Amino acid sequence: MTLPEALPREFFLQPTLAAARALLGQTLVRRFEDGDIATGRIVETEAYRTDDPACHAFRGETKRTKTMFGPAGHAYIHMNYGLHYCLNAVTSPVGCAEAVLIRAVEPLAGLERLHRNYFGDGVPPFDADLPIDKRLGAGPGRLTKAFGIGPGLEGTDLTDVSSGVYLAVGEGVADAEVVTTTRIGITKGAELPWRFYVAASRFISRR
DNA sequence: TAGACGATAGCCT
DNA sequence: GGCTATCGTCTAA
Repeated sequence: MTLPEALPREFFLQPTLAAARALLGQTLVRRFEDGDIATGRIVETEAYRTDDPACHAFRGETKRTKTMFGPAGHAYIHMNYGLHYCLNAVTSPVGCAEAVLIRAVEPLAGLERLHRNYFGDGVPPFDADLPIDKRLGAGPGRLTKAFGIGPGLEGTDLTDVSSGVYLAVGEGVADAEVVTTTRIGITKGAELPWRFYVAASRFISRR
């Protein structure tokens, strides 16, 4: 399979809210160590800005948030609730810490590999004839599990097709299909309408 | 160095 | 709809 073209660095230098909106309809590409490829269409994102109390970097740079203060277009991956990893794309220049959280994707390619990552070799067995299981992409902790994204990929350059994970040019999404709403699962800044999703997608974590 | 808590998901009722 | 597992990081002492 030919690898899709990566998004350019400038994409991640647009204002964070614009980048969160623009990431809908783009493609998440995962290249596994053994050469397997899996891709997904991004259908849900959230913006986190440095002036935002819900942003991990709100209180300044720490060991955890170091990559958010680094160059745009890199992956900020963190664990929360001691159980799940979340994938973010850094969207601000060096010294400024903003990012877009990828909350949901629609699996496009590498379905069997995603299924195995998520469920192991157990149940339910993979069946290419069934509709794609929503758990492979609908939720920030789920997509990282299915795509095998963990702390080992922290800081990865998402604009480089040779990276283990990167973001590629997709078909985009028309404005009429996009819903803008408040963010999920946070207590601070929860009223800010900084979550975007594709209305028609099955793979939305919450409506 | 201890204590609190969080950008969730899965299982139970 | 409610409950809770589980751990890295931050914060205060």
